Amino acid sequence: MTTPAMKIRPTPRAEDTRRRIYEAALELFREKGFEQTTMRDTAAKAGVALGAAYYYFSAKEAIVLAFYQEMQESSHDSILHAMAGHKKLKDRIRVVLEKRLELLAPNRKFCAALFGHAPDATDPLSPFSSETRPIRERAMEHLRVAVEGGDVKVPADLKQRLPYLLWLYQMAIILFWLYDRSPRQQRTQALTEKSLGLLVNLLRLSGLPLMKPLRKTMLELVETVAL
Amino acid sequence: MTTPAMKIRPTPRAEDTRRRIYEAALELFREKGFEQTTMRDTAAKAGVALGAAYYYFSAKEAIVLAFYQEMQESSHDSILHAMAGHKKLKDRIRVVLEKRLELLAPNRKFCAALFGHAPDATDPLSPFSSETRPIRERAMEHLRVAVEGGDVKVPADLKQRLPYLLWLYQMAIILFWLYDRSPRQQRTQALTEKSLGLLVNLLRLSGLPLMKPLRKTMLELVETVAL
DNA sequence: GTCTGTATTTGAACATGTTCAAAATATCGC
DNA sequence: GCGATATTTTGAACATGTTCAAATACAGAC
Repeated sequence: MTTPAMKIRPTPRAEDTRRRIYEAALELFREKGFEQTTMRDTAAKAGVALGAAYYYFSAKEAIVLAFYQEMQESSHDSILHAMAGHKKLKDRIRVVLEKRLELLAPNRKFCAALFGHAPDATDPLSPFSSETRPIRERAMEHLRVAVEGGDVKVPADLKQRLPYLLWLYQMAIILFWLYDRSPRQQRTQALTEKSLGLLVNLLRLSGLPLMKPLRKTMLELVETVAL
Repeated sequence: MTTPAMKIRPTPRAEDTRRRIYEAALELFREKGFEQTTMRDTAAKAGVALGAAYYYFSAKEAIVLAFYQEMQESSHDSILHAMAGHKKLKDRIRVVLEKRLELLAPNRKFCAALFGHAPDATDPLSPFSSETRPIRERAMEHLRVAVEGGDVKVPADLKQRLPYLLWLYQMAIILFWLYDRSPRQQRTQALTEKSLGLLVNLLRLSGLPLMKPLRKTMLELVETVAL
């Protein structure tokens, strides 16, 4: 019997097959887009039967999720490293956003597929689901570090929730970017620059004693939604 | 030849068939949910062939859209009327939200189907598409009136964009509500109450001369996104 | 090497949204 | 009423995501 931890040994051969399917799929997604690529295409290109694709991926979208996950993992160090060179909070957050988008960029067109399931936290593929929690926490960690080493003093109560809030902010930017059809996604750049300025200014203001009641209300609001 | 305006005469009989399909669908959606209801079910219940359903509705989701549209139309007067009794901006906006949710309530479960297409403004079913513009403008009109007759003085530059911003706010609340599994959607109620308070306070503050630069930045941000 | 159970692979079958050409029906000018 | 044209209706065909029972390959015990 397998332990509750499950998935003890994926055979090397199995791992290889999975990889082949995964890479065939990504290539096709890039070429023809997510919707245009059928699971049969993918299986054929990978040289396996249709069923095999489903043995390794619970659904078509799960392949995209795997990509997103891998991308996230591989970016971890490079993001932390890139951030190290900056002191200003604005720059630090910008670095996180830029790196993320840069890595997503070659596959921009099809990542949108994931957002279809987004609002339903029950769906395993939702960014809010418990299944995707590890990915989410990784991303939040980046943002926590960004604030930690930045030049803006944030009140303790807000600081605690800030990674989550910034993660939401990041998701919003990514969502906008995915559907941004302006050349070279210039609108996203503009949006990022402007919103970052606003964001950092608000964080600065949030420290003023005058702002305490407003901050409290806002945090209560977050608790109501986030719980 | 038909004029460019198209769709000159839907025969009474045709209108009847459409209605039968529409109503069969809604009933099934309510009973079994959107995903569980097949177009074949709907056609069967309406006593027509499968193809007929597609003659009248371009897609399964289009039926939901039709419902949303009808709901919106029928609510127009009742919303304006209900608002007339209130002077405080907070109450006026609350009335709009409450009425909307109240009307949506019997069909809460399946309205979520519409939000799958939401982010892609190209998709005719997206709330941001040009096809859904009339619905959107109706909703914005309610919110414009709400502000117009309220007790909060809003600077002109902000006022102009406010209906759109409030519409976004309304959409967010609806989205949250659709997926709110708490008993009687209490969390939505809490969210509405808290966020409304915050919102109105922010609008009050927005008038202070001190806030002008912040307001400007925020509005620029909106322009960047909304264009 | 053979046996046994597990992991992997297969491909047919299924469900369902959607399309479409053909059939049926209604409408209109005469 | 008749023929022509436009509208409505039909149901079969299609495409594709997904499931699943059966077949196959494999690893380890003996």
